[in-house]
Amino acid sequence: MSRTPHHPAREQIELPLVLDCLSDPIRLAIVYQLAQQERVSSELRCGDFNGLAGKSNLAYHFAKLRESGLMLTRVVGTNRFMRLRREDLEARFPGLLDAVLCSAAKDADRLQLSVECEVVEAD
Amino acid sequence: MSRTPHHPAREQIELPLVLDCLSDPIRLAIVYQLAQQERVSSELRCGDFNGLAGKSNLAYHFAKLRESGLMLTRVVGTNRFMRLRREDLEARFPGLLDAVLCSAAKDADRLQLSVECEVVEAD
DNA sequence: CAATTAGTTCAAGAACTATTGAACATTGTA
DNA sequence: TACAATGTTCAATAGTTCTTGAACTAATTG
Repeated sequence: MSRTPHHPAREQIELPLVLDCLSDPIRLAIVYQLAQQERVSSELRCGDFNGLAGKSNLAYHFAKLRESGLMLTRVVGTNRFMRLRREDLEARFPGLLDAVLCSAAKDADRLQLSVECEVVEAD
Repeated sequence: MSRTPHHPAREQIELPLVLDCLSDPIRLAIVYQLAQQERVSSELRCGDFNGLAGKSNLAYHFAKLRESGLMLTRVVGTNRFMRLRREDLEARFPGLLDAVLCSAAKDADRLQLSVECEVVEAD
């Protein structure tokens, strides 16, 4: 297992790949949860998403999110900490991430997304 | 063949479906071309997209775009005129369509999109 | 060192997507 | 009425995506 998984450079982030990533309900839920976590300035571990799907299925979706350039994975011990690549996304696709997140928030019920007050607090 | 194809109501337009539609390069090119055509206040016919794919393949993508709520098809004689459902999309997902279109415009080369001056003029 | 924890990778299967060409339907026109 | 033009629908196929469980790796803990 390589220590740090591969991430594309900013300029390698492709619009179709990003949109495809966001079009999957599980991945959209992951991104949405990461976005809420941003507000308390902290990252989330893989395990924080166990409610969304099984472990190996989550690992599959994490890989897609990493490879599309949507999120960054930082390895610390046996944990992987993840956060959105907001600056890179904003530079490549201005306004896109926020438009998707706001649209998702409007449909939180329909999309079965965690509501705002369920943000995981930082340690 | 039914006279007017089915279109979802505004409130039935789903975010994941819309994003999935936009994540396909051919469909993104169609939407992009429709958006450029908006600027001269006119619609496009199916045949105007013949450069993007074969006829039956295009019909497949047109159906997806219609069923996702991204575009509207109007039948006139043997022709089908199409346009973006901009108002409905703006109401459901504010800023999303423009963010995608601007992002696509930035990557027009990479995405092999027609450039702005190739807008088809209205009759 | 053995056991535990955290997460990935692999293989297999089910389901879905895109693409193609042939057949079809509908309208307009000679 | 025949013929051409515009698109759709159907069937087949190739390829992709999602999901699952089992096996695995790597770091931590007793």
